Amino acid sequence: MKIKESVKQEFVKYLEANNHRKTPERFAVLDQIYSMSGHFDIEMLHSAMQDQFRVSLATIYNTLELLVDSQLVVRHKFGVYAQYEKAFNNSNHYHMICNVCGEMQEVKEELLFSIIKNRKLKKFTPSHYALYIYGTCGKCKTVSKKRKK
Amino acid sequence: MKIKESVKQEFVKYLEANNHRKTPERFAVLDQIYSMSGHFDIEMLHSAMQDQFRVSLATIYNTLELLVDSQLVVRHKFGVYAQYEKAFNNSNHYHMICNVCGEMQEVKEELLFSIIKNRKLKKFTPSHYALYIYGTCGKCKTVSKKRKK
DNA sequence: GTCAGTGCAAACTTTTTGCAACTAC
DNA sequence: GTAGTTGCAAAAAGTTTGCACTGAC
Repeated sequence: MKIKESVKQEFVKYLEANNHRKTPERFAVLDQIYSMSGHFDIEMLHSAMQDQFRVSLATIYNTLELLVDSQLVVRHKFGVYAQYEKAFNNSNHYHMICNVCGEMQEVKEELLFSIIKNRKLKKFTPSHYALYIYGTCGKCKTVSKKRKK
Repeated sequence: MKIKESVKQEFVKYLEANNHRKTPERFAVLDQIYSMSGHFDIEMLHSAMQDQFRVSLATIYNTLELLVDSQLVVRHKFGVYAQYEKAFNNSNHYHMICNVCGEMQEVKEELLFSIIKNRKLKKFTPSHYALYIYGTCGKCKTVSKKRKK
């Protein structure tokens, strides 16, 4: 897999630039993340790693911090706990979040983000963008209609 | 103050529509929120209310839930805890959040949100939008330059 | 009078931290 | 060898919950 290799390279670059050690745990976490699809949270990542390369929760938190800092992973905060997603080779999209059931859908979107990117933000160097649209999803709308009847 | 009255009216409408009681605590929370400027968190709100009308944390959480549901208040999740802001008569803006110091700046923006609003989102009824731009703010850039020297 | 709402504290959940053991360099 | 990392468990921080009391309707 080309992407995994590129990401690992990027991570090595980041670790070296910041005088962090290249521990097997860190690469195992990165590898696991880029083996999964879509969003994930710490709990998912931790339990997914139980079989192959067991890593403690503390280390996962630590590694995720580095990955977010190195811009290989993006952190979201929708509900009670943090959610993450791959940042490398992951096309721009926004998130629609249902106020009722909390479900989240990704929607591809290039135009909007290119507009945003061309904005001049004085003194601020952007690293990534997140657009959330809150509302009611189709399923929950149907349910509430039925309830009101 | 006109706005406070309008908001209260809206809240009454919402409470009645949903068979909730119109308790003094709820109006005190709403009033406090619309007396403050900018973003706030539960802790700030709670301590700001200590003097005039003391309300328990549990009630503040409860009331905020109702206010978010009634779309009079918007909930954000930047860092460890939830942040809130007024939603009524609060013009569209995005948020620039510094990855280093965590500071948040509001930037007014009408065009972008009008583009988003005109999007057709099949089966999804939007209630509000949040655009976050993560990056490094001017202050932190300066600091890190100095450090690297 | 009734039951939704409140205050309080305890419980819960997610994340952070302290510390001894370990290991990348 | 030595400091940065890890794992574990304890602690912290934010939020939710259980329960008795109160007050809006």
